[in-house]
Amino acid sequence: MFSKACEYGIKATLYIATQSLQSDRVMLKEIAREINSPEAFTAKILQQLARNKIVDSVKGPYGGFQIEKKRIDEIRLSEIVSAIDGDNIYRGCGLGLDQCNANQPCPLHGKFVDIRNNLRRMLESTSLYELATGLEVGLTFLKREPKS
Amino acid sequence: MFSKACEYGIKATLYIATQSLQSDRVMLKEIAREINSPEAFTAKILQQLARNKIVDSVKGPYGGFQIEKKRIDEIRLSEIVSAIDGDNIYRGCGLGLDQCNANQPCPLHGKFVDIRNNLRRMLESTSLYELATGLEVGLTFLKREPKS
DNA sequence: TTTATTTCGGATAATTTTGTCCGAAATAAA
DNA sequence: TTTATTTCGGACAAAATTATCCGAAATAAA
Repeated sequence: MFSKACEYGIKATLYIATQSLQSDRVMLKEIAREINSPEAFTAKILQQLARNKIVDSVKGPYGGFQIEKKRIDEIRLSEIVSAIDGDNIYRGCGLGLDQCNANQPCPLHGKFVDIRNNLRRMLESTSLYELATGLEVGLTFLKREPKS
Repeated sequence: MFSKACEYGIKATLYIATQSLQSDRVMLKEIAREINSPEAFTAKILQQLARNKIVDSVKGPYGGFQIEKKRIDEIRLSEIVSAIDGDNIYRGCGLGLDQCNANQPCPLHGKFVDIRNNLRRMLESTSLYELATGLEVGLTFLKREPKS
């Protein structure tokens, strides 16, 4: 569905969001640990997100990543996905035809319309805030919880 | 969504189905031409489909690929997808967690339940026959039609 | 039997995705 | 100013996916 990079990107952004809600800036190392992702690869993805103004980055000691509180409520999942994977997931043809529309549809076109629309609507309507709150109260998880 | 291999696999199977409905066996070369796919790569995918009993293959002159007429109505898209990509698309976690369920959900789990279920239901309920008929009457296409 | 044809199967190559390494740049504190 | 810390950016490496090549096996017809 999503690329590995995109999965890491969503998880990283969500972790940053939860900490930013508590006014905490977080470092790469901590992010990678908390979402269980390869550090260097995650760094690349965070750069991409920073360039796309989805997260803010600060260099140097006490630096790290953060998201402006106001923005947490504004940023949608679709922005993260588009920044990393593009919008092919919910706009492209299910069979990979570059020309596939109601006029000249692939055999799956009609079958995919609803599924893609649902996916698009979900991504475009879901905010970071909505997902971050579930994380904060321990209702949802970004990695397998270590068995105690 | 699907891998390139899976896209080719679906298209190839559908083309074979349309021809099998008219009792015609088709060769690799023709299939690749008609679905606009790389020939050698398509051969590999057809082998995989043959091993999974989704298509029948016959070697030698007048050989090629076919699907038993009765089977065309039975074979579901989900069988093709599973044979090539596995069932991770509609069973796996949207964020790639290996343990993600109602008990210990990722932040997207709830949001994905409907989308994945729709996808799964669609793939499991759609038969080759249903899709092949649209192709036969020229209502749908497996490749961009050459502009006349 | 010989020949031509077609899929099968293994090796190999190209491309994309995933992942690592390391020096440069920025920045905060001593 | 110097040092320590942290992200940035480019090069590089590994793995997965996509794609090609070619001889072997099967088979139909001459």
